[in-house]
Amino acid sequence: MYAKAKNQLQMCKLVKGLRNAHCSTRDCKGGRKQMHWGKQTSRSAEPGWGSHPSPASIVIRGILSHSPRICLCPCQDAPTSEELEQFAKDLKHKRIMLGFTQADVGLALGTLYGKMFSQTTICRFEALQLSFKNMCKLKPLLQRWLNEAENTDNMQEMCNAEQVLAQARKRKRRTSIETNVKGTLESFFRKCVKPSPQEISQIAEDLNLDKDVVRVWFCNRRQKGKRLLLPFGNESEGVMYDMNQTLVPPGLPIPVTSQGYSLAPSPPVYMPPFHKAEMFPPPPLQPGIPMNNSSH
DNA sequence: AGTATGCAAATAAGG
DNA sequence: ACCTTATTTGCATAC
Repeated sequence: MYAKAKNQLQMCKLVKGLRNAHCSTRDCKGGRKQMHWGKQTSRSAEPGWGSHPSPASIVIRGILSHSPRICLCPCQDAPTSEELEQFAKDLKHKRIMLGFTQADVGLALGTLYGKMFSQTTICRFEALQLSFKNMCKLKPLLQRWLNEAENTDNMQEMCNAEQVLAQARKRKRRTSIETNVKGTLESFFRKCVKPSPQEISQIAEDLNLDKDVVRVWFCNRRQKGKRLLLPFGNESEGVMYDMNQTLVPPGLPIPVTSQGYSLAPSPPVYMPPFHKAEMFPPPPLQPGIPMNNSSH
């Protein structure tokens, strides 16, 4: 419900911290309209781009309408943001003209490159909602698709050969962990944010999940914990979250209740709303939906 | 029925 | 082999 507002907030913070990377190339008579995505927000200034995608970079584009251009170093063959914008526009236009959907394109990339993408990714590309770096990476692929699509008759096939494409999937299918299973993981997390490999194995077994899925879940959960803790400033003293141990509000002997509920005055970490039943020990739970069977 | 978006799973890269 | 941080990518679902 507050998602939007939260994002806005993040954006504001991000924008505040943006560094304008002025380009000295002739190409940059800074002037034109929009900016580039990739702006730095913290570390990892990317070679050449000085761009560092962040969740926020996604929106930057709509915010920094006044910012100077960040140019890609002329010595590189990377596209400028204007070129990307134009290409994205062309892609969308031509795609529609040719009668293909975003999903079609994603699938076709699988046949063309052995690496397919979801409708979501294509959608974001067209909407310039990917990091600058990511846009640059995908552009050549889409460029090629476009060429093929415009000059080929069998593109239809390329877009439909799902079977073949299944093998074009390099990235592991995203596991969809059921809500109640997530609740159980959360309760484990409250007790211990960094379980040992053995414990992870145990949890995985209990929940009938892949060990790696559980391991990654904990990694991401810790990351989320930190992320949500910072925004509200470290100024917000009080309850601290000990990422190395368990939830331990300083001085407070009430980390969690028997059910795993935190009794801390204000949640130090983001804790999604729980619904009683979810808080109890790992009963026979369904594993995460194995939306992965289609490995064919 | 195609597209847009929130949240988070998966991955990359450097310890 | 696994962690952290940053980032990419997609499922689920709203539009």
